[in-house]
Amino acid sequence: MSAATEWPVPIGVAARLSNISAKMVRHYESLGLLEAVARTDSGYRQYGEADVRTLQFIKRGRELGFSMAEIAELVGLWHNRSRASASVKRIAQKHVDDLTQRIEAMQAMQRTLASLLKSCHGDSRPDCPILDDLAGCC
Amino acid sequence: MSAATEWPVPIGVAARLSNISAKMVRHYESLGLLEAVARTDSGYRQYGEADVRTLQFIKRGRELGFSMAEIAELVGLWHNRSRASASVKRIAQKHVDDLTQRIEAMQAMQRTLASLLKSCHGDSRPDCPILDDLAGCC
DNA sequence: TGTTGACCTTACCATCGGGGGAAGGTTCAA
DNA sequence: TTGAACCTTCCCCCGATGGTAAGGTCAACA
Repeated sequence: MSAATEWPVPIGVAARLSNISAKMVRHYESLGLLEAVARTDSGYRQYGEADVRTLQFIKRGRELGFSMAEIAELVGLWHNRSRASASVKRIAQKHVDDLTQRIEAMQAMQRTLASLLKSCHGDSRPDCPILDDLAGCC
Repeated sequence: MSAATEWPVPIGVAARLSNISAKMVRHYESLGLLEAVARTDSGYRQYGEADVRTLQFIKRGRELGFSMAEIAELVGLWHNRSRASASVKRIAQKHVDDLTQRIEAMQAMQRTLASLLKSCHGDSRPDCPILDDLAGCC
């Protein structure tokens, strides 16, 4: 947010400042992730600095892989001064556990595929241990 | 496939034999992943041994994380006796590369989150480095 | 023979995190 | 005044799967 920005800004500017598409900014609003902002007489949305900061918060949450539901909770906690950091930590810990599980599942696939790749000639002949594995061969 | 199975079988049996839901069996057919099978006079699908083996092939492909499009290619190669194992290997290698990228992205999230988790008290106080990071603080 | 329950059929809607585009209104500068 | 760039809402698409509804079929049992 440069010093020269004049507030409030329309959705396109808010989108650029948060590096989120205008499309998704509207979508986040429809999900209740972001409060509905003020409108001009002609119906254009008007974003203040705090709104853009919330969008940046959401963006960072997505970059860390949190789901929309988790981000909704996190935004709520962020805006709540009497929050307990334990609540935040619990959400983050669950997400890390989830990531761990998914990473392990993908690594298991990778290990299997890597060993199949090693034993596949990869030439013009049809015999292929990768297909044999998929066929459950046998 | 036990010795006692009488062929052809209706979709529910084919589904159980391949550990795929009947729903998805129909879906795979609609995607062209599986040839449309014969029908009884009343319209019930009838699956032969080869069809069930193809379903099992698809199932194994999904377990290894291949996309539907990749599995469609693999099924085609599997059924094509004049295939080159290089074609199979290329698909599998691309999938492994893809897995590697996704795993690395998730591990990066995990590292960041792990360090934030370490520095978060996780008690009743509101200060929280996790929220500080999300807020871009600052 | 009739009923019952398990099975099959198609068809439509939901998920999740977006993207694409149409049809139309607004704003601003040349 | 006109044209470009912007904004609005609305609906459809992706991938892989689940759910549910409304209706037809089949087999076994009374």
